Formats: sequence, structure tokens, C-alpha cells
Amino acid sequence: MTTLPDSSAPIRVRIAPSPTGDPHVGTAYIGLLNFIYAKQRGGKFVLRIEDTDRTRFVSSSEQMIFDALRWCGLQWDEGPDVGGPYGPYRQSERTDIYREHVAMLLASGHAYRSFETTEELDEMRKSQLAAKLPPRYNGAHRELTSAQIAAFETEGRPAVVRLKVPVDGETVFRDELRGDVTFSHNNVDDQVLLKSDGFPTYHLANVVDDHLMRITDVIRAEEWISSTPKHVLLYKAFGWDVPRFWHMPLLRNLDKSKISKRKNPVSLVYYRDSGYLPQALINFLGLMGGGMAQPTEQEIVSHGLNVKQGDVFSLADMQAKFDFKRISLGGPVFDLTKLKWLNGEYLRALSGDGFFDALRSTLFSDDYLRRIAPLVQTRINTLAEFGDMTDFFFKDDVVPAVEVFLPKKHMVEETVAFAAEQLTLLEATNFTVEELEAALKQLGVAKDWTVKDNFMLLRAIVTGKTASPPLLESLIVFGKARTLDRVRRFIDTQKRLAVQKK
RNA sequence: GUCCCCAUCGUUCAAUGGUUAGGACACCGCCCUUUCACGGCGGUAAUACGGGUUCGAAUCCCGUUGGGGACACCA
Repeated sequence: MTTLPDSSAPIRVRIAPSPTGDPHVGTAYIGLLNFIYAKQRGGKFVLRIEDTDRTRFVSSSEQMIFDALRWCGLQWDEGPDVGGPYGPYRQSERTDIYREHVAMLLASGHAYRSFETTEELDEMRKSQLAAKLPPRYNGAHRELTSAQIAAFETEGRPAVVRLKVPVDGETVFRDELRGDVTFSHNNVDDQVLLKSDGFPTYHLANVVDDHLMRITDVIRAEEWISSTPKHVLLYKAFGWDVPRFWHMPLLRNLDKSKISKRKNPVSLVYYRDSGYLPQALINFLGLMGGGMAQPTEQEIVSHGLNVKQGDVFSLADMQAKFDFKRISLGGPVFDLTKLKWLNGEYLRALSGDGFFDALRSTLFSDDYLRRIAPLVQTRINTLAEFGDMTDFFFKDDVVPAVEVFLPKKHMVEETVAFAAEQLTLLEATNFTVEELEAALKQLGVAKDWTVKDNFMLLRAIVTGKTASPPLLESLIVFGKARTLDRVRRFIDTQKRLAVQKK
């Protein structure tokens, strides 16, 4: 059985986002849960940045994560920017620690070095899949002799370090919401712990840090259940206590699959820039998975809301009443419809001044208007035309008519497919004029679309019109998150229409 | 394919062996109203299926089906 942390130990929880792009709504969800858990128990809420994947690293991402979490009201007690007794809180600054711990595992025989190349491993996986076998490391280098190791080394082969999972037996761990979960060891792979670039994988870094940072409760998404036995094995290999695990249900798309940017806006920046109030988002997230009892009319009215019944509560309410043992395990669909209703309720609850301030601090802030103004100054003859020219910046959505978006030389289906290409490209592009222009033009050449048709399509999708302020500059001011959403929605809408026709 | 998790209205949560299976969102109708909203009132709508256990099952057990997740030198 697993050892639970000393019950007298002060509660410490953490979230551990990776700076690989825009802050994710799932991070806010898990962050909220961790935050509530800590606050309810007088514990500490730690923010750790898991930046061990240098190939997916995005330098602007960390600051966006900080901003987004603060916008949500989820302030951490310890973290990279605020410090704390168990730092550093950025994994890239802890590589020595991981190397030391890997050395310990190597010395105790709980890990071994493995010299296969990526290509060899891919090959192995492919043939296993082809043979309808579960893809798993075959353990070829588990018991290399020192002579073999020396041979690989002189060959200059890069090595990884793998966890030596026992061949027999099973690992049982307790999930606080589900009870005991058992994995037979022959279903647990020899996980890579240290990559050939010297950086640890999530599994190693996570376990080492959680222990060193005295984390008592690991509250994370359900997708981690199947790797938890590896983590438990690691704790045991080090001789450490295992924390409590709480695996939270995964947020879902409408089709029940794991929430994804292809099917939902997942960037917190999108919600902020589209005029959602953080209290509405937090309330909505608190609804996902249960945990909160239905508020009474009294409680709702106390928030100034003009409804008698409804799933309305604040962060403070959650701190007071959220019950982790009530959480239901079905994956909740992240349905924007109800979030919009909630947002409306919070908007209506604002005082006149408060509402005005909300407008002035977001969509109609000096900063935003100051960036939009130069885009239209030469294009209008009366100030009122500013509205005609820039309406798309202030709309929730825009639906271009076929006459507007369809280029003469292309068919609808083909155009939608091209828009999908644009979407993929925009996701991967930094929003600067140079990068956008280069990327878009390159795509146009590759797909045999003229620059004019190419840009005009994107213009139609984002602005709903054939005439607009300069496209690229407009996109930059409008923002990546909202731009991606418009393109995605355009594609969805057109696909739906196509299906209806058939 | 293998392993793991899950299963109440379209969606999200209630009902923790005994209720006409409840609320919210959405939808529909009526009222309010110069319009549109807001608000008020009402309505449609669910225990996936099959076996047990029990006086009694949405609730406990088994199976089936369905959904999801994981199976990377990503997290």
C-alpha cells in the first residue's frame, strides 16, 4: 500500500502549467480547484512552471500565464515571480537537482540507461501497432553489460535514462475520488526519466519537485491517471511518501472529447479579450464537475443578482462551501451557452458606473482605441465612420455572407479547406506583420492561391466585409486569440451549412 | 489493439435504498412592454440496456453497450 503524507503536515498544493502557448482554460480550472483546496485548509498554493520541453517552449507564455491566473483571481503563495522557501519554481532552473536524483536511481538499480535512437523506437512502435500489440518499450537495454554500454558510448550514441519497472506485480494507488486504482506492471512502460538533451521528462521532474516542495495533495486532470503508477513507483524508488491524488474530470468539447482548441476557445486571453468577466468564468468553472451545492435565493441575492434561482456563486462562496468529495466523475461539457448567461448576470449586477468601467477597461479602453485609431484615420471622412470601419473589433462574432468571402476563382468547399490551412498556420505564427505576411504568402504559393484571394478571405472571415483597415495590422490589434476563434467559427459554420445542404 | 476511468433531461448539477426523479442553462408558450432585452408565470424533456440483491433500486453487485483518457526523449 501507499503511504500517505503525515496528516499533521501543512497542506500544500500546486499547479504546474507548461509555457507552450496561451494560458489554457483547463489550467484555470485545475488552478481554481487547487486554490480552493488550499484556502479551505489554510494551506499553500504553489505555482510551478514546467518548462522542460525546449522544443515547445514559448517565451511569452509564462507571463501570459501569470497575468491570466491573476485575472481569474487565483493568486499563488509561492512561484517563480513571488519566490518561496522551496524554489526555484521554474524547472529549467532545477536541472542539477534532477540529475542528482537520476544518479540516485541509477545507483540503486531503479533506472537504467538506454541507447536506442528515436528512429529505432518509432520503428518498434510501428511494428507493435501493426501486430495489434500495445506499443511499449521492449526492454532491450534493461540489462546491458558494462562492455555493451562502453561500446555505445564510444560510438557516441546519446542515451536516455529509463525507469526500471518491475516485471511482476502491480501498483495500487488511492484516488481520493475513485478509490483504489490498480495497474499491473506489465501494463506500465519503462518511462524515460531523463531525455538525451539532459532535461528531465514530466514524470521525473514532477515527482521530484512535488516531494521537494512538500506537496501533500496532487490535484490534477484525469488524463494523468494512467501515468500515476509510474509516479508511485518513483516515490517508492526514492523511499518517499506518496501524496494524495485527486484526479479531476476532464473538461470536454460538445462531442465529449477532451477540450481542444480545434473545437472550443481554450485560451484565457480569448475570454478576457472577448469581454467575459473573470467572476463569470470562475463561477462557470466551479460548476464543472459539481462540488458546489445549489445556492439559496438569499445567497444569490446577496451578490446583487436579479435572479432567484441559478447556479450563481463567487470564489469566496466556493472557499466557504465547495466540497471536493461531492465532485462527480462524468466529464463535463464546456458549454459556452451557460457561461454567456452567467456573464450576462454579472454584467447586469454591476452598478451603472461599474458597467461603464468594465467597458472602459476592456473593449473601449484608451489603450485599445489608441491602437485602432491610426488604422482608420486616413480612411474616414467623418468621425462617425469610425464605427462603420471598426465594428468588427467590438463584435462577439461576425458571419460573412458567401458573396463576401467567396473568391471568384474558388468553390466554397475549397475555400473552407483553405481557411483551415490558414487557421493551422495562424496558430503557429507570432502575430507580427513580418511573420504573418511571410507565412500567409508562403501558404498562398503552396496552395496556388493569389495573395489577393488569400488575404481577402481572411479579411472577410475576421471583419465580415471586403473593405477594412489594413488586414495584418488589424489582426495584431484584434489579437491572436480572437482571430483564431473567428476563423475556427467560420470553418465550423460553413461545414455545418454544407452538411445541412446534403 | 492493450490498460484505466466514467454513465440522471439537449447541456450542467440535485436526489447518498422509499420523491409525482428536483434546480439552472437552452428551447417553447403566456404576461410585462412603442421595439429589443431584462423580469414574472407556465411547459416539453432524463435514470443507456439486461440480469441479480432487496418488501422496495437512479442509488448496491455482475454483465452488455456507449463515451472518454492513456499508451512519446509532450506536458
